[in-house]
Formats: sequence, C-alpha cells, structure tokens
Amino acid sequence: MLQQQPLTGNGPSNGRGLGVSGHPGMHALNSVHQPSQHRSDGGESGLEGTENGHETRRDIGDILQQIMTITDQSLDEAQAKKHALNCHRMKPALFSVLCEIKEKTGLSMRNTQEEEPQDPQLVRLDNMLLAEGVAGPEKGGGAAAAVSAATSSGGMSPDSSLEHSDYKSKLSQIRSIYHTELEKYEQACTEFTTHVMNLLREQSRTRPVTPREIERMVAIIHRKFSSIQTQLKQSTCEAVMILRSRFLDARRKRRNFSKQATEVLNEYFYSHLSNPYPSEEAKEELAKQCGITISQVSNWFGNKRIRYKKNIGKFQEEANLYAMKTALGARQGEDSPHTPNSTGSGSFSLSGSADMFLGVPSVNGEQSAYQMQANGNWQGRNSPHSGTSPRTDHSDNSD
DNA sequence: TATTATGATTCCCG
DNA sequence: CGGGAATCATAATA
Repeated sequence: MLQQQPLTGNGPSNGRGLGVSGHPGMHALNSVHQPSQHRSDGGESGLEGTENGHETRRDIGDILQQIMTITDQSLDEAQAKKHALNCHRMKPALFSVLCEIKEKTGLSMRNTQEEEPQDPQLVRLDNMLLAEGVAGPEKGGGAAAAVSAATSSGGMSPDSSLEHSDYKSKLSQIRSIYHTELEKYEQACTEFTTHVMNLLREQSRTRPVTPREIERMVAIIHRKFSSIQTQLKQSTCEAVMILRSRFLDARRKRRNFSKQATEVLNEYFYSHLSNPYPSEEAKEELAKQCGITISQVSNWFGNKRIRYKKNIGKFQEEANLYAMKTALGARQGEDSPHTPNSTGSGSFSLSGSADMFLGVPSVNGEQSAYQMQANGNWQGRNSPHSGTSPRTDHSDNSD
C-alpha cells in the first residue's frame, strides 16, 4: 500500500499540472544536451578534404550535435537548421550510418523494458472503484436522485435516509470529479502522444526512427500517464474510504429510531411475546415499515429480548400499553386510531392476540414471563403440548 | 452533570 | 450463521 498525498480536500482538481517535464520519455528525445553549444557549421568544408578519420568523426559529431539539439532551438531557427541539414550532401550517408548504428544498438535495447505486467495495484484500485460505484457506468441519476430523495423525504425516515442520501450525493460528487479528471488526463495523454509522435515523425526525416521506437515511446508516455492515473485513482479511493468511514461513524453515532418505528417494533414484539423471534420475512416487513435495515431489526429484537428478560417488571407498563393498543386495533378492525403502518396493514395484531391477552391482565405484573421458562428461555415454551397455547408462529403475516 | 435509554458491537456458543 | 450476554458509545433525560 503506497500512499500519496491524501487529496481529500482539493485533490485532483488541478489536473493540468501533469509533470510532463520530468518525463522519462523526454529523455530519449532530448537528453543529449551538450553543454558546449559550439557552432557546427563551417567545419564541414574539411569533411572531404581530409580523409583523416579523426577529422571526419569530429565533423559528424557536429552534425549529430545539431540533430540532437534541434529540439532545443526556436522554431524558425530549428527550421532553418533542419533545412540545412536536409540539404547537406552528407545527409544520406549519415542517415544510413545512423540507421546501421541504430540497428545494432536496437538489438541491445530490445529487451530492456517491453511489456508492463498490468500493475496489480492499479487493478486493485480499479476493482475497488468499480465496487464503490465510482468507476463503471453512470448509475441512475446519482446525485440528482439522492438530492431529490433527501428533499422529498416527507415523513418516511428523515434521519437514516437523509444520511444515506447525503452519503450518496457525496459519493457521486467524488465520482464526477474522478471522471472529469480522468477525462482530462486521457485527453492530455492523447494530446501529448500525438504531439510526440508528430515530433518523431518529423525527426524521422533527419534521423532514423523506427516504428518500433515510436511505439516504445508511446508506451512510455502511456505508462507515465497511467501512473498519474493511478495516483488519481488512489486519491479517489482514499476519498471514498474517508467518506465511507465518516458515514459509518455517523451510523455509529447512534440515532434513535423514529417514534413510529419503535412503535411498530414494539407492537410486533409484544404481540409475539411468547415467541418474539421474527422470521426473515417478518424482519423484512418490519424493516420496510420502520425504514430501517433488517440487521437493525435484528439488533432491536436482540436488545429487546435480552432487556425485557432482564427486567420484566420495568417493561410491564409498556407491554400492557401495546397489548392494549393491539387489542383495540384488533377489535376495531381497521379503524386504527393512528397506526400508520402502511404496507403490512394490520398484519400483526389480532391473530396473535392469544399471547397478548395473556399479557394484558396483570398491571402489577411480576411473573408475566408468559411463555418464558423459569430459566428465562423463550424457545422452550411452556408445557409440552399445551393445547390452547398460542401457536404464535406466523398466524399474522398474511403475505 | 449524573443517570438512564438505546442502538450497535463483540464474544461466545451450539 | 443466529442468538444470548456483556459491553460500548451516545442520545435523552433528570
């Protein structure tokens, strides 16, 4: 895990920086800055005058020098030089010599650095971004949807859904930044690549440039840019992680369920006191009704069971209250005073009434452990067969 | 500010 | 893996 600067705040917003100047690829192009920029013309007169190898070599060196430094010169200057070089009568010969040299050295550098094995780190980041929904296809609406959901969350579950949509909108924000930057990078990359390719093509008139070389150069450029991209991806990943942890923190920062939600849960609990273990489906239903997750429902029931068991007396009041409420609701059928549980409608309530009636009677209630066994276990249930015993089970959930 | 209520987490068991 | 139990952390309340 390598980590770069975190980005969090103003991350990749300035993508145009692109430290191209230090590009290794450039090295190959103009790395040969000779400190001594001596005038290279004039000397060539002696080129054929002396067949002295030494002289000739020096002269060739001069020409080479010109070629090498050509990219350093101003445009017209370079243009002029180039023209001069092209017209030089030694040019064809030199060119072929260069080709030859190239051929030879080319062999040695053939195996230097060929294929890059798809940086595993990059793959990992890609996968992660994909999993987070940052990369990949636009998924419906993103921010807009989240925002609208947040604003229009009339009475449903203001807290949780609000936070959730907050998370989503932040995520989509990151997403859009990521995509913009990525696009910028890609554009810059292609731009730069074409530029370099043009340059090379241009140069290929004065010096041998094999397609293979161009290819290699392009690969180098791409590699460089992809490393920049990796950084972007990494930063994005980090941002997502931070956002996520903050979101989780927010979740950790306990928020009480809404009144309605606890009401629904309590109603279910007390109307199934003899067996307060909602099935998966029931949990789902409850979760839907309460606007919470299934695991939250599970948590709630876990807590409730244990706490109820621990101190039954304390919960008597509540138990009676809900039992009464449920009974009333059952009695009046659909009049429901104010139980806005939509979907499941009355669902629980009546059919399970058997157990809850057991609970109603004793307001003083001590031993209202109903079905609970002496050891405080629900599952044991009371007497072995118990004809009347409320087959609490799922007489309710109609669906 | 101390206490209680409560949702979540963790450990452990079968 | 679901549940019980203990515990944590924070919201709500006295």
